[in-house]
Amino acid sequence: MPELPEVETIVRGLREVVVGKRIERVEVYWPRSIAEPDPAEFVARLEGQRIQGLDRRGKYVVGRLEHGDLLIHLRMTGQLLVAARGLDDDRRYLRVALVLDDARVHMCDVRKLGRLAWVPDGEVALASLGPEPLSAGFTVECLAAAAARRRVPVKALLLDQRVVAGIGNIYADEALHTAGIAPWRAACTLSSTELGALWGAVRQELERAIENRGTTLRDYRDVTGRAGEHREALRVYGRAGEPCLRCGAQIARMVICGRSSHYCPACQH
DNA sequence: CGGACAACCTGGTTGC
DNA sequence: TGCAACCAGGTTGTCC
Repeated sequence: MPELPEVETIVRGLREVVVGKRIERVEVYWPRSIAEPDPAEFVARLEGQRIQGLDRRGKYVVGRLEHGDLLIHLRMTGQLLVAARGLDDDRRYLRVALVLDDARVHMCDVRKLGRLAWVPDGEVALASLGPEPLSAGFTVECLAAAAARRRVPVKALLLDQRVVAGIGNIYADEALHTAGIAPWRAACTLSSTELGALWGAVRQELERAIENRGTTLRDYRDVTGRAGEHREALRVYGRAGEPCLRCGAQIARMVICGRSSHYCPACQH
């Protein structure tokens, strides 16, 4: 569920709680939440290590450890919640707990799709990810290069984490609406003007969503359990049948590359 | 390479 | 009310 703005909000909240702290103990309640290495080795790799930094890369949370990196991907319903020691919150969906010197970090996940991993080098493990959309590494030129000769729908291009990292279904739809581009358009048919508009729209949408601390449709929460406020700022996602805020036409919904896609039939071409 | 689809999971919503 | 079908923000792997 969490896309770039949600993960960014989580990392900002978690950073002040965990950086400089030592992982005293790791509790694994759902072993399949551990992607690699096997759960026992994962626990052994983490216990006793100090967390030296916390970053986001695409939709991944990256914990910089003294030896290796901790990677967390929350997929659809994963949450990272900070619980004070001894506090007994709802632990029905608790999958993995990191017990720090003075706090507990809970990875809770209804659908059990989220994953944690310990890797020797996070940069290497995430090398296939494309540039960060809000960094200088993401340029119109690299978007154009990715679009060239590709007949896939432009929406599929935005969702391809190798092209640009961190965009999911919500912000792909929002950016395409802002740019006035229909989601089914073959990527290679976009003009340089359209590519420029899309590039700008992607960055603008993500920045706005970060300012609003992410979008909560149902499950997303920040590390304190608080919902994001960006839902009411969405222009197309989840608004099928409602009027387009730009032209008044009815927002439509169709399936593109297996994902529900929301768009305005009148002002997206 | 691209596209379709299943798998991984549970729970909320919808329709009969 | 009961129950089955369907749907969901993501990623990965398989098959054609």
